[in-house]
Amino acid sequence: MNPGKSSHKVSLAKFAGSNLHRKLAQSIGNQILSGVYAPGAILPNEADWCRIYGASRTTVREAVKTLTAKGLLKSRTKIGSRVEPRENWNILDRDVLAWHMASMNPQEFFNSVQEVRKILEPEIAALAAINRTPQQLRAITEAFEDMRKAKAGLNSVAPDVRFHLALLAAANNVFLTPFGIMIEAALTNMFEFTSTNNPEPDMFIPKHEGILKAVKRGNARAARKAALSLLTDTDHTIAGFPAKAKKLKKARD
Amino acid sequence: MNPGKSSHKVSLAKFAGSNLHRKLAQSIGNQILSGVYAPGAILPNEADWCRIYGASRTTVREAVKTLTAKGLLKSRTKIGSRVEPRENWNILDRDVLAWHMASMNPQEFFNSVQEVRKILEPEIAALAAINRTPQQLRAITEAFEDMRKAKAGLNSVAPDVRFHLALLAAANNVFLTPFGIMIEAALTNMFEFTSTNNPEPDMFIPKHEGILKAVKRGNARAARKAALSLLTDTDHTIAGFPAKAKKLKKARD
DNA sequence: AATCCATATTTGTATGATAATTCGGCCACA
DNA sequence: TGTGGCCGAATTATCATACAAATATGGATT
Repeated sequence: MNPGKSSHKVSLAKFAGSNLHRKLAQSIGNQILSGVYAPGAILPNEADWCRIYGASRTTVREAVKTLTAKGLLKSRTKIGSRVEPRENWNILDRDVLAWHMASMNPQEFFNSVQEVRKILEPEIAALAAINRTPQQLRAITEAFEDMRKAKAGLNSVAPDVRFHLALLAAANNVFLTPFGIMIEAALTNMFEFTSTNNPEPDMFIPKHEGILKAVKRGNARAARKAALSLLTDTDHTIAGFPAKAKKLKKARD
Repeated sequence: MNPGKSSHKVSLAKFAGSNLHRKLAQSIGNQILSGVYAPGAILPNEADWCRIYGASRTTVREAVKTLTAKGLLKSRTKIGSRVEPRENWNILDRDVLAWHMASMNPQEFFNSVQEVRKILEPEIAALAAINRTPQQLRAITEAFEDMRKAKAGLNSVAPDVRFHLALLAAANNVFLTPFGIMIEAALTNMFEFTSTNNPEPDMFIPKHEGILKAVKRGNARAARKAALSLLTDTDHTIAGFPAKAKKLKKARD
């Protein structure tokens, strides 16, 4: 613990289970995403962070480098570190997305996600129908089978995620893959109420099967339609949402 | 320069003009994106990098943290740093995209980009028509005016980029903003031949104007159609491409 | 053959020192 | 009065060294 002077130390208990520099990055990242430090603001300097967290400068700098690499910060000599404008944030980075979700209204989150999903997933399904390799088709099929075995319930979330990610991979376009993280986050967190709140749980499996079949026989149009249909169902599920929203809101640092 | 033993030092001249740790990150990043180190491969350890680049461990570690934050690496004690699977790479990160382009076939790059643009940009235009604020509309308009003033030619690239980015911002969906980087890269690099190779340069301005007008009067359907039309033009422009492709291919490390 | 343990390797963290950059004010000069 | 350059201070950038922590690996033990 390098620089002198005392200061309020901040608890990092919330981010336990990883390296110290990673905990710092998480803590600072959360603060940026939650608006404690707005775009354009100058952050405390390295010595300050050392005091705040009781960590060495080496560690602090590694945390700052991590955030810089994610587009949240930019450091300049004699100035310090300044928060970058939102357009530069790598929101589809796994960490950044998690920090974002922790301080965002879940309703807004799902609205934004569904908006994008309805744009992309039908086209992803269409591309998958055309571009899929046999191996990729097998991955999609296996995920679907696992989903069917699990029926509805907590166990069906993982295969569901795998299904959508396998579909995404089968589209075979690098610039679409970053969305996997968003889809994963959405499906995982959505479960809390889809399971209890789904007005038509019986349609869950058949709708997925519709996509699978279309992709299998290479029918892009049908795949697109099936994917959109599933998403429309999801929209309806989310409709009865606000009551449970609060539970998803995680604490900040 | 910390650890002992001599080794082949690597030139970083190519990445001049920035911090040392940034140069290292660029050099290593390029090597990963170009396949020198494939997913799953173990990289040289920190001491090795120190010897290779003649830098201190502190600096090497900051470079590694940068790459880790972009999803290219993961470090574990006693193991070293392993290249992550491609799905985890933040391809829409500005740096990662640049490294990717440096080692990718430009033809493939434009194909992939256009595929995604044709999915997203029409919907972005449609959303912008609905969600734009007056301020955002002004930004789009100003970019368009600058584009018109510049006519075709090198000077029209910057306003063209601004136009598309302003449109993107006006869609008002956080999860779409990461594509700004891709659009920017595509438009910027595409210019080398659109200017000389555009079969219908006269349509360039009117097509953009079509989008602007539709967005201005809040007509989502028209905006979607206009955006798609522009992209179809771009496709045709790219068609006469391969002859000049080589020029875009940048050297690797 | 299976289990446990010591050891070596590699990353993780701390400390202190020096270099490089550059903002902002001061001063000389026109 | 303005303008340009110089200087000092604040902050990040880099280096060197030391020790801590984690863990894969092989060898000892049962």
